[in-house]
Amino acid sequence: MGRGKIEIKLIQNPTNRQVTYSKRRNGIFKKAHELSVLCDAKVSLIMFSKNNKMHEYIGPGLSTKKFIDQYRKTLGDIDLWHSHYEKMLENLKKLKDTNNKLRRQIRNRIGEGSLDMDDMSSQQLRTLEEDMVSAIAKIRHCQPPSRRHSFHPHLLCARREALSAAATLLLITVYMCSS
Amino acid sequence: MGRGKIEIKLIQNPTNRQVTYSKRRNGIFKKAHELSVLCDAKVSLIMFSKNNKMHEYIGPGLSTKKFIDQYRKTLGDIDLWHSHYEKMLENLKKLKDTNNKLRRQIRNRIGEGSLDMDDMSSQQLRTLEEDMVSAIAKIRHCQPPSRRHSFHPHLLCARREALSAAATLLLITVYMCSS
DNA sequence: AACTATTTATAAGA
DNA sequence: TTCTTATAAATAGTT
Repeated sequence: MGRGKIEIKLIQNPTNRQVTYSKRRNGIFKKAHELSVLCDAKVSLIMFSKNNKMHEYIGPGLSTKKFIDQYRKTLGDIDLWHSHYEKMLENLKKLKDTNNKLRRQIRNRIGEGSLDMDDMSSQQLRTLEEDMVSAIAKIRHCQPPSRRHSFHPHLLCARREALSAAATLLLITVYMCSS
Repeated sequence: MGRGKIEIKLIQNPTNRQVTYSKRRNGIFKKAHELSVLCDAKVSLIMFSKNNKMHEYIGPGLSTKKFIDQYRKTLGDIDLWHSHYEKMLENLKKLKDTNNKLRRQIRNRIGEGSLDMDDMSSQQLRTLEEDMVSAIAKIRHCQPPSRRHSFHPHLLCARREALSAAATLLLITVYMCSS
């Protein structure tokens, strides 16, 4: 729409691109606002320009936090923090067992200042660490195919793994600190 | 734009509203896509209709996770996960001390199956728990004023507190499990 | 930043 | 919903 038709592809001329970005940004913000008013929809629009300047529109009476919360709920029907907590509890049970083993060792080697992990614990630790590293790698490389108007289940998985990884990392540290 | 001009205010007729929502949603998604291609901008557009159906557009090669990460960075210049991890490490140091105390107790009461926390530890635990509860309350009631095209520093604080609270919660649990 | 010839989006009707 | 079309709105190129 304008003096001439344009192809939808990267505008090479930087000045031109900046001008178009500015004009269209205003246009889309206006559209977002109109939509939120006309239809009482919750709208969140965040953009970063090529030089990483951020601009956002958030519908009236909303905040990005609310958005992210609702997004999570809609996406996975799961309260992610709760799920995180559940996992932590589960892992902590394992930790408790480990601690009990440690205590047994303490009793057996009473009087010693420090203790070494036995081979089995060491192996478990290594497995945990591998799980963590691979989970983090997955998160880093998670690039779900771009789809319009659709959900991204990959994202949920990645987050679950991130939280799991963090919990695991914590456990490893606890384990190391307590040995 | 259409057969007649319309005022930008809530469309009362539900059918009409739904039709307009559907049409304009497609329009704005198209605009978002064009902008992201023409100007190589990173665009995230998430909306919820009046009946809480979600629709989103995410620019090519992006994910909402990346968006949230970049959003956080722009907002607070902080990698929240890293900050979380730092806090965990700090708290774990305290946990280690606590564990050492426990070990001393174990040595002192060798042969017993279980141990009680002494009064001081119990008080520390209660303080931790209070901190957590108040942090969670803050998060729940955090409603920053709605501003268009602007940042929400409140959000960052709330998240920081959420993570801190989670870490604390974990420590409390660890403590309880290990006692 | 303005201007305006065109293209694009869409309101109303079918 | 989907299509059609008259009209409003957005904007590309120009000044």
